[in-house]
Formats: sequence, C-alpha cells, structure tokens
Amino acid sequence: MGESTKRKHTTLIHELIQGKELAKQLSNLMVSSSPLTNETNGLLVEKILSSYEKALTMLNKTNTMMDSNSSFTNGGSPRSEVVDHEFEHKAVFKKRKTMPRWTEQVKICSRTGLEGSLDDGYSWRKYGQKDILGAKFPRGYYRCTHRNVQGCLATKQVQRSDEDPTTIEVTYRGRHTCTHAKHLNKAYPSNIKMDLKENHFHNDQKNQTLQEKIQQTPEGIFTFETELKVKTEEMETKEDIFPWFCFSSPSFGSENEDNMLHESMIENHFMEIFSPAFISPATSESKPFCLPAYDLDSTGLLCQNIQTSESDITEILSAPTSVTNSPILDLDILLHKRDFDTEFPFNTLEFFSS
DNA sequence: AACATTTGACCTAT
DNA sequence: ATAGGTCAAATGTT
Repeated sequence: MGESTKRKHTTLIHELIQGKELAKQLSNLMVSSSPLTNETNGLLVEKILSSYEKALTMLNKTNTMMDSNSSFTNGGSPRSEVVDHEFEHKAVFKKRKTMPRWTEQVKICSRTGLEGSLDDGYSWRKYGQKDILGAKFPRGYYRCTHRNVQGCLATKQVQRSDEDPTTIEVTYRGRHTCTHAKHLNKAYPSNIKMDLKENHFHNDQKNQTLQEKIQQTPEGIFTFETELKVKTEEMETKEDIFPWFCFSSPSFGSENEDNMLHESMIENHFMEIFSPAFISPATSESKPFCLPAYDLDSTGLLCQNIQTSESDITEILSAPTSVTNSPILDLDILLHKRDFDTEFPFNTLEFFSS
C-alpha cells in the first residue's frame, strides 16, 4: 500500500480513537446521573462505542493485511467478503467475552417442572445444545430471534442445576437492542381474571389426550400446580441489569420507552404468577389467552415450538400460533388442578432426584 | 414458504 | 488437547 494511503488510514484510526474516547467520557458523565433514567442514552453510548470498536478492529485488520498482502487492495473483491465474514465471526467471539453477563436462578416447583419465568419477555431462538463436562444436564444456547433482522446480539444459556435440579440457571449475555421484544405488546388486558374465566377448556377429546400423554411422559415433569420463585443470583455487570429486574426504579411509570417496558414486564409477570405454564405470553404473537406453543427440551426447559419427539406431552400444552384454530386452555385447568393431580398421579420428585 | 429445533462439525479460548 | 460456544445443514411444524 502507498505511503499516503497508509497515512490516511492512520489519521482515520486516530479520529476513531478520539471519537471513542469522547463517547467514553460522555458515558462516564452519565453514570453520575440516575442510571435508570439514562438507560436509553446509555444504550446509545454503548452502541456508539461498539461502532467505534468495530471500525477500529476492521481498520487495524485491514492495515495488517495490506501490509502483509500488497495485492489486497480491491475492496469489493470476493476475497474481501470472505475476510469480512471472518472478521465478523471472530468479532462475535470477542464481543461475547466482553458483553455484560448475569445469571438468574429460576426455582421451579418440584411438582411442576414448568417454569413460566423462563419467559423473560423476549423471544429466543435455540441455536445449540451442549453436554457440559461434569454436568448432569446439557446446556441450551439461545439467541435473540431478531438477531438477523435487527442485529440484536443478546443471548442466553439455560441449564438445569446439578445440585438442585429444581433450579434452572439462566445466564444472559448482552442487552437486547431489538425493538420486537414481545413485552412491547400491550395485548394483555388488565382485567385478566375476568377474561380468563370466559375461556373454557371443554374439549373432552383433548382432555383425554392430555391424560394419555401425561402418563406417557417418561420423566413425569408435568402437574398443573405451579409456583415459582425467581432470584437474581449474580450481576456481573451492574449497569446492564435486565429491564425487568428494575421494578424498584424510582422513575418507574414515566413515559419513556424503557419504563413502559418495565410496566409491561410487570404485567407479564403478573400473568405468570397466576399461570406460568398456561398463559405465559412468551412467544404468542399477541393472542391473548391462547396458549403459546411450549415444549420441554432436553435441558428440561420450556422452548417454543413443539418438535421434540420425547416431548409428546407438549401436544397437551401447546397451541398453534394461529388464532383461528387454537385450542384454548384457561384458568379452569388451574382451578381444577387438584383433579388433574388425582387423575394423573405421578411423582416429579422422582424425576428430579434421579 | 417461512420459521423453528436438532445435532454434528467447526472455531476459539484456555 | 480439550471444553465450551457457534454455525449451518437437515429436518420438523405450521
């Protein structure tokens, strides 16, 4: 590469570094004010810094390559595309490492195995599963559904705890930058109780299937009594608290978008408390009171669509995402959970202690 | 067709 | 070398 081009590159890098530093200073200034009211701004700064970081990384890499490979000067060549993908790929690993990370431990009722709180208000897509050395249960890897569309890099890992199989450890990485988070939907009216009571589970055929399926469940995970407890175990990056951990925010209730998220999050949690397994709105596209399609994957966790052959049980608890033909379960099921318990007795403790 | 999960291969960090 | 994390082709579901 020519000397003048190289000098231009150096200047460009210098400018980028300066911009990055300025963004950092701005970020520091913002920390002194209320971090919650500044969440949106913080996100913005985070994005700015990330852009600078990316640009610098790419420039540095290009510089190195230009030095080592003088023929590599045509930016639009197929080779450069390959290289770009390489950057991207490596950047993913690098970025993951520096991303905010925190773990939430979700306690599940020993009798249920169903955990509504795994619905954290965002839609996730499973992209991998791994057996972890020394761990009894595999770890599931999830990324934000809107990653491709909006470049949202949030991911989570979900794994059932070894010591206490009634606990599920969810490790989040990265903050959501997408705007499609389900919790934005205000599809759930506040008069939940009334509306729910209007829906009746009166499909006897389905009921029969339910009984059969539950008895077939090898691991006896399901009952219809739920109870949940969520605790935040670890915050590795305190400023990157997941929105719905911020219930005590003094600014809660104001009109900014973030706080509206909080509000609907609480709404969702309210729903979950009543019926985590059945009315959790995790993936349903704003179709109130229709069951989302849920499944237990081999990590023992709820996931969206029902495909696992082992999980025939999910036919019971799943509903097509289409409104028109959704079988509807409602609180009646919950209200009659005792009936279910006596009708389909099985011991989930056995499962969890195995 | 579009979008989901599964799973073996591959990549990176240690 | 190995474990953990991610990719992507195959496959399933709606």
